[in-house]
Amino acid sequence: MLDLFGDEAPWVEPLAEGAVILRRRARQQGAALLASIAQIAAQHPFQHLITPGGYRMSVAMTNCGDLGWSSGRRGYHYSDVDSFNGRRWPAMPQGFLLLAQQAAQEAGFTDFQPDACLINRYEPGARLSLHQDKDEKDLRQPIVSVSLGLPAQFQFGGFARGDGVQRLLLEHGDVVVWGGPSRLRFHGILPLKPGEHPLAGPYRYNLTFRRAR
DNA sequence: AAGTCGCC
DNA sequence: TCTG
Repeated sequence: MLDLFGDEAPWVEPLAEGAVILRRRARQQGAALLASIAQIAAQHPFQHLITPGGYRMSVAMTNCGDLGWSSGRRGYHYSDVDSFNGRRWPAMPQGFLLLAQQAAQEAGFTDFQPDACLINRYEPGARLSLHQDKDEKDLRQPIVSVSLGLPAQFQFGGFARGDGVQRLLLEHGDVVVWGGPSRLRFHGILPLKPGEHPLAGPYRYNLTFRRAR
């Protein structure tokens, strides 16, 4: 939809049972969210983690909240410290927490209590291949994913890697929530197309809120 | 506003 | 441990 003014009201798009896109839901908070990301990254720099297979991830990551997601040769895990500097992750900003809880509520998930916020930074060409979020202890809690900056193609699939996927363009301020019967659906991001965003420059950022423990 | 497959 |  043409949006010359950037002030259209959010709208809701169902994705699957237990999954929804809240279009532009976080748009008016975009600048504040990006400012918080910059503050966090000043102390906990974005890093390109290594997968268990030994590959450098094209997406750069940092975290806030009690627990942070990480990857290394030995596998994936949540940790309360940043391996870069051995210090605890910064607290989740209140604006992050409120947004995540409100978005979850609007998607039908009450009492979402995220303790982990993974912050992903995509540069042109960066991707996240199809995967499941399944390292969390309580799979009754949903995933809340906030898109900022450059647009990207999101893949939302089924329960096996080879199942068909929906492709959805996620733009600045879009919030995807999935849980319940959709909690273990495969999802990913196709290689980011180069561009320039007025607030985020040449990047796409994603906040992924989870209850990890 | 790229889709799909096979390889390790 | 294929979120490459």
